[in-house]
Formats: sequence, C-alpha cells, structure tokens
Amino acid sequence: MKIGELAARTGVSPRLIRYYEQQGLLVADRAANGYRAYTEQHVERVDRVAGLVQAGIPTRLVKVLLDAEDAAERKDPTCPREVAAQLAEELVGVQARIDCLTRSRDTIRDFLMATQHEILLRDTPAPPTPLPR
Amino acid sequence: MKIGELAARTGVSPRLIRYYEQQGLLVADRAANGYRAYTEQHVERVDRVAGLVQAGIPTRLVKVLLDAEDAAERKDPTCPREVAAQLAEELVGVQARIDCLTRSRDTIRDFLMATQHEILLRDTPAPPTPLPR
DNA sequence: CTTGACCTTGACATCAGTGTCAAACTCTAG
DNA sequence: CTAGAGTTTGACACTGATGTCAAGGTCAAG
Repeated sequence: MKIGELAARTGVSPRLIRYYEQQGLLVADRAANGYRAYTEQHVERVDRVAGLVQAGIPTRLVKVLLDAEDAAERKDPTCPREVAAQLAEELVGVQARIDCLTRSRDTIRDFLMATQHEILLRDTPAPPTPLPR
Repeated sequence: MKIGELAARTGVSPRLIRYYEQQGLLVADRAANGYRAYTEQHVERVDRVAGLVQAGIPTRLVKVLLDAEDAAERKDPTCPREVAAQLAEELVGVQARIDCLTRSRDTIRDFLMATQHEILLRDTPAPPTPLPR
C-alpha cells in the first residue's frame, strides 16, 4: 500500500509518517517508481510509534524501545549490557508515566461517576479495581 | 518556601515552575517582597503537573484534569455537561497512552528477563500479571 | 555597607513534532 | 493525450516545552 492509504488507516499524516521514517523508526520499501511501499505490518508499526510519541516518549527513545521489541520478537537475545542498562533506565521512566496517567484516569473516572455522568464512560477499562501492588 | 527550594524538592527547574504558573496550572502566594511563596501542597502539585506533562499531556489539558481533581477533592459535584464531556473525551486519550506505555513496559521487562538482565529490574511492578480486561 | 546567593520579569534561543507549500514526477481515468 | 489525484523531496513556519541571559530587587552574612 502507498503512504496515503497507510495514513488513512493509521490516522497519522503522510508528513508525519515520512518524519518517523527519517528518524529511523520506520523502514519502507520503495516501488519501482520511487513511491514508498508498505505492508500490513507497517500499519501496526505506525500505530505503535504514534502512540509512544503521543505518550511523550521522544523519538530517539521510541527507536530504542521498538528495536528491543523487534529483538524480542526475533528471539534474538543479543543484548549488550549497556543496552540493557539503558532499557532498564527507560523502564522506570515509562513506569512513572504510567503511574501518573493511571492516577489521572482513575480520578477522571471517579469524578464522572460522582457527577452522575457515567453515561459518558465508554470502553474505559475495568472499574476501580485496585491492582495488587 | 521559595521557588528554589520547591525546585530542588521536585526536580523541576524554577523556570518551568514559573512557566506552569503562567499556564494557570499553579497558583503561588506572594511574600511581601514579591517572592513566590509555596507550601507543602505545592510540592505535590508540581510533581503531578510535571508528571502529566512528561507523559505527553499538553498543559492546556493538564489544567482541565487537575481542575477536575480539585473539584473532586472538594466534593464539589458542580460539573456542567460540557466539561464532563470534555473530560470523557480526554479519558480515552489518557487510556490510550496508558495502554501504549504498558505494552512497552511489558515488552521491555520481558526482554530484560529473556536476556538474563533481571538484575536491572528494580521496583518495576508486578510481573506479567495479565490484567483482566 | 558590601558581597553573594536567590528572586523577579522579560527577552531570546533551541529542540521536537507537525503543518503547509512548492515543484516535479507517476499513474489512472476519460 | 490530458486532467486530476497522489507521491517525492525540501524548505519554511509554528507551537509547546525548556534553557539561558540580562537588569534589577531582596536579604542574610561578614
């Protein structure tokens, strides 16, 4: 598929898709005419990248994260200690973000409940199930 | 306490603290000399703001979120439907970020385990406990 | 009183993420 | 063959979050 379709399917503008590629987060084949050619897998990839970027992860780190995911997928346990350390480092940052967002999510949800606006709550996950810490 | 101490305690630069105030995310008392004066509560507030901003929530929305939290805390169920709708809207965005980050966190954690780097895993939460969706 | 550390405001700079526009090319439909 | 839609690259612009610097006020220590 071409970039326009990929953009349509991911909700990410072509401009941004090219930007991500330029940042090394994406690799696109090229058709004979020079057009970028994408596969189904790219759809997922772009969604993932956009999601992380929107979650405040700088592209530089998105690359690290996704590279690790790729390695994991390939069952490629090649991981120099240095990289592992960087990932571990990043992990705490990610967890911090999750905690902060979770707190806000819970507060918003509770608030909407308290103000009789439950109707607005769609597919947001399970109720105040306090997770085992 | 003055801005320097607040900055030290939160790890947020004075510059940024002033910026947050300017964006309406913070309200600071003023001492007779014009210096901003903060209380313990501000420490928490600044942590919270910084956390959300780092998690990719634009300051404009951080304000909405925190205002709702404040309202909730004051047991103030005054909430025009319009505001509630906006919050509900924001909720799905927050949840999307959480999902995306959670996925990355799990992948990183799994990856570090798989590569025999468990040692690097500090206080990151419970193992692959698949949450009930 | 002077000095040094910290505060104030405001201007300017930077970086990342995005949008927009232009010029040129490709392809498909008519 | 031509028109229109989509693509490519590259330049420029903008916004939000931050850093930095300057000029001047405050204050505590010496």
